[in-house]
Amino acid sequence: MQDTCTVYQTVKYLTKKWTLLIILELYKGQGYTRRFSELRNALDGITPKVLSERLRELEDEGIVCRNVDATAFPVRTEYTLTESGLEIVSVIRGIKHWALKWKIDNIPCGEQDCKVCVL
Amino acid sequence: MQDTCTVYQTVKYLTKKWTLLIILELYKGQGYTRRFSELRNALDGITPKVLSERLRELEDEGIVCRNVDATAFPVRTEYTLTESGLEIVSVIRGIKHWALKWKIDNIPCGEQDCKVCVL
DNA sequence: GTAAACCGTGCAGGTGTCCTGCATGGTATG
DNA sequence: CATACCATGCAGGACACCTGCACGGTTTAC
Repeated sequence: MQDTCTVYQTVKYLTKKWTLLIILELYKGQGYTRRFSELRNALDGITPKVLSERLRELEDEGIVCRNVDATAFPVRTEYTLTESGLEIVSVIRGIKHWALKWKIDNIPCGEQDCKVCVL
Repeated sequence: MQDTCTVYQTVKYLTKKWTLLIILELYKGQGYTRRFSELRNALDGITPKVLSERLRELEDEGIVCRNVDATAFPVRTEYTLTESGLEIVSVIRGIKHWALKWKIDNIPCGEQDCKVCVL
């Protein structure tokens, strides 16, 4: 089950570092596209390598759509959430509601301004 | 965010080996309790060490309730899903629906009789 | 032609989590 | 004292994941 089950893989996938934050960053910017450098600036501490990796993976998963405008200078690469990506936010929200309801102190996150909890 | 956010921790937690399967096994047996040895038999291949670990963790998370009947011989230890545990199944179901809807072949799992997908 | 702006990728290395397998222990009855 | 049940401890290894740094490719402007 561990290796083949898509449900399991989806959950597992979300736990990779930065994945959730990238999705939520794109969600925040819903409606307008986000460029690679914008994302890099928004996600404090992420290295281009990891950002690149995650975006590829998200694209493979069909969660993120990548658009390259080669006519522009310099090349503009823009990212958006796909429809599937928008819907996975609801799933994440479901998890958050569960945590809010059942975690003793009703504080899902100890961190100030946690992007997930602001969701 | 990675370490302190409860939402993140919840997701991360579910990806541990056997965790999902244990929850679903208890869910299947909803209404009646399950003993340690029953779970061990139901989960093919699990070692007592891991089962024990997971059950402890699930108890700490408030997902599973443990009841020890010390008057019985030998000691009967019984496990049930808590209310919170029952509700997390809905969350898992949400993930499954997402996967069903968006994964190309509409088959969430390649494995026959995957416990998660039967959900 | 060379610098600048943007978008990445490759490699080396380290860390830490997680799993396996096996042995062990504790308790209470018959 | 053997048996049934419920676990736990330790050693060892595998693997995924992250970090840091350097490099590369493209097109315009000067």
